[in-house]
Amino acid sequence: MERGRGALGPALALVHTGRAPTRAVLTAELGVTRATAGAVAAELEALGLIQVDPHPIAAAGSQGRPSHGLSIAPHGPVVLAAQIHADGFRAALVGLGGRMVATAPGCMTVPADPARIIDAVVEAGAELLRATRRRCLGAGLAVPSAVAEPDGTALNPLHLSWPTGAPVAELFSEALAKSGVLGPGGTPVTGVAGNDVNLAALAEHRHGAGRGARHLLCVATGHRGVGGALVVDGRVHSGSSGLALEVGHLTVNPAGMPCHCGSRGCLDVETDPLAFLTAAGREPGPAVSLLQQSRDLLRSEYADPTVREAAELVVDRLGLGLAGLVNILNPDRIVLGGLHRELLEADPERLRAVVADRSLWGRSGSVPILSGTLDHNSLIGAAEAAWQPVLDDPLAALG
Amino acid sequence: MERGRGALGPALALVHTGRAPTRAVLTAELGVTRATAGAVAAELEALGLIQVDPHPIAAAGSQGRPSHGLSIAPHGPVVLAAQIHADGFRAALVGLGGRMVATAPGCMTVPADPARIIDAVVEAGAELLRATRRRCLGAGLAVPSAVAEPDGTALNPLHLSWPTGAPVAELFSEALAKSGVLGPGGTPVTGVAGNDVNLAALAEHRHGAGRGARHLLCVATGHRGVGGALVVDGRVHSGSSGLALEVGHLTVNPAGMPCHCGSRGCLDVETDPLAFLTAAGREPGPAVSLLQQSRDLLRSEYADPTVREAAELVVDRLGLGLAGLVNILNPDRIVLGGLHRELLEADPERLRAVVADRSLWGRSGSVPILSGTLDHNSLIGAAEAAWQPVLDDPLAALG
DNA sequence: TGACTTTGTGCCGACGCTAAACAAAATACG
DNA sequence: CGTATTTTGTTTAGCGTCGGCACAAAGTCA
Repeated sequence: MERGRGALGPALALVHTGRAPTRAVLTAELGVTRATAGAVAAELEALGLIQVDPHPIAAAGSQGRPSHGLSIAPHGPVVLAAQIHADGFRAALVGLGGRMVATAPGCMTVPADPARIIDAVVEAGAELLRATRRRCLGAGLAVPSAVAEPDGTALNPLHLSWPTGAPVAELFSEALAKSGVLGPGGTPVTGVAGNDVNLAALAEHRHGAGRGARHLLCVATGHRGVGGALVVDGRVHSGSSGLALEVGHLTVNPAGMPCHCGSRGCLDVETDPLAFLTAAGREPGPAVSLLQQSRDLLRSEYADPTVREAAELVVDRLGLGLAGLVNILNPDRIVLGGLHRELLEADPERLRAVVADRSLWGRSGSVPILSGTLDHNSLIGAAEAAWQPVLDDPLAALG
Repeated sequence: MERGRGALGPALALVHTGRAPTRAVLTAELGVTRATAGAVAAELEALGLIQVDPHPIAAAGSQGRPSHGLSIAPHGPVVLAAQIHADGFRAALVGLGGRMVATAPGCMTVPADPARIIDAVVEAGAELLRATRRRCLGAGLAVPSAVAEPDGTALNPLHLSWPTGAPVAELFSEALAKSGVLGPGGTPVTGVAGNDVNLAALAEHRHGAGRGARHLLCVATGHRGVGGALVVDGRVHSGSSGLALEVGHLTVNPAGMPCHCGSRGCLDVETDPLAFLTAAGREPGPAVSLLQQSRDLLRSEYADPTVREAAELVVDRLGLGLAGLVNILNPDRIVLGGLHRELLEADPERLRAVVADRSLWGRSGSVPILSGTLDHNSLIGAAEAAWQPVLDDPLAALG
């Protein structure tokens, strides 16, 4: 009777990621008949998730009846996305398609009690929901720490001075309930928490520089240490318990600086912002974040040989680490974030050459290395994680 | 009308891996009704793949009507499995359930022309097929080299003195056609080729020490160099082009021996049989393989402090490498093969302690490290790869 | 022996899709 | 400018697959 139930999720995912601009394309991408695709589109429209343009699209040069355009419903439901980082937090409402509907930055020295800042960020999000009167279907939180699955505890929130094992997912859900963020069934929205780089990778894969990659490797450094993430066939590869891609302790300089892990010359201590500032002979100041200081130095004083050589040193070390990861993971694309992105942009060829030279199969087919293209990609990624149940089964998620 | 078509593949996989000993268990595992499970079992029996015991199984202690046992059809179809290694080759016929039906070892110095040995190994397999008159549904070949996907070329057949890029999958299929190995449609069987450690990992996951693991990491060393493989949710994680898990060039000894990759102290040159023999002060002889020499030394002279210390040195280096892999891949089980397996069995606690100590989350939950349990696991793995189309869709593969 | 528990089977209906015919909306071409 | 062509959307019929249910079968327990 009701047609197009099984394909509902895949169809929404296609529109969500912009791979189904029209119903005709949707039909082809789903591999179903026009009848089914039409029913699917109608159902998604009835659910208030997408919009089928009433007037057909002016087809460019092709003959035949033009197809109706598909787009995300402009006033459809949203998810609450949140990010906690070294300098504070940010809350936002994000619709399908990765579009930020409303945002509220919150500057705040992160307290040692994770519950306090999570309460604050959720309250900021709840305020946005009250102001915009949007329906909320989920919530996602990005934290700068490994997050163990399936319990959702933060294992190494080093620069947040949180206790190890803080139950961030649970705290997030409790805060959502306390703030009265209700989902479709009238029940409180449950929140998911994830590592910020994992979520950034997910966002870049869906809406950014990682679109279309089958095995996307992301590496980024923001404040201290280096984070990695792998997205395989559209899903974050988080290992058996969420702790995969802890790439910071690959050896990239055997004679290098000692690391708290017990080894020397780890990627963490050789390529993060502090390492760059130190290599350039600069004393890090307390005013702005280490990333900002590094970025400023790189952009304004790259002509200075000391700065340039420091950058090249860090690029060489990063290249070694990336080559090691390429050997183990064999990605078909690499996207860099944070300071690593800046370093790539300062001298793209050097990094690509090092990676190609030091990866085993680099010569037979080198891996494209790109910059992340999304602003707030961890935040968008948190939204993606929150959308996931809806993308998997829209009917079940909407009630 | 015909019930249980969609579940045919999953059901066969359950019987194949021994997870569905009875129809009742099959019903539960598939999550379908008894009616559907019954139809599925009947269909698989009609296809000649499995056997439904006519008389029910004596249920141990439980009441209720006893269920009928399910088992692999004893005279059902087979696949042709082949393995090429440093000392020669081996061909076999393997039925479902990983049971070797017939085998033919072939000792032969591996010629520089891959076509010649592939022809020989296929001819040995074809002879087995003629002798046993079994129906052949596929063919798989394990080679000690990375195999690029999807074209099936061998990229680093170092100790085979083959040219880089040898099209082994193509040569294999051509040899099968030439030898008259015909599949169900009367057309020649097409062969799949894979890296031996990847295939061994697959075999261990389905029938050996890796059963039940969701993220299984296998590391093994046979002759020269070290191979790795990751099986995620029952599938080999081979990266975007089949070249993943090239683990041999992780740095495990910064001051170590130079490696052809340009670095020093790689896992390859620090933990393979040659490294062990060298560390023990033994000159490798030409008579038997390096693995055999190492194994003999380890088993017969472990009381000798020189040998013991060499073993401990290699174990420590291996532990560092495994810890690095644990940090990146977060497996829930590790299975070792070749000399690494022997080293684990010589002193299990030492290796486990090193890995737990040097992996970031080792203390919160250490990864079980086990020995491979299958004889000829690469060969069985080659069979698994050959069975895959049948396991995915029995009707299509047999029709 | 009879109650109970668990497994296997036959029948019906619901669900979700394909197929096919038809209608609609554009371009191409004489 | 009208007709053919192409491509898209819709309607209807039908079919394949599975769940639900009732009943039968085969054992254990008291």
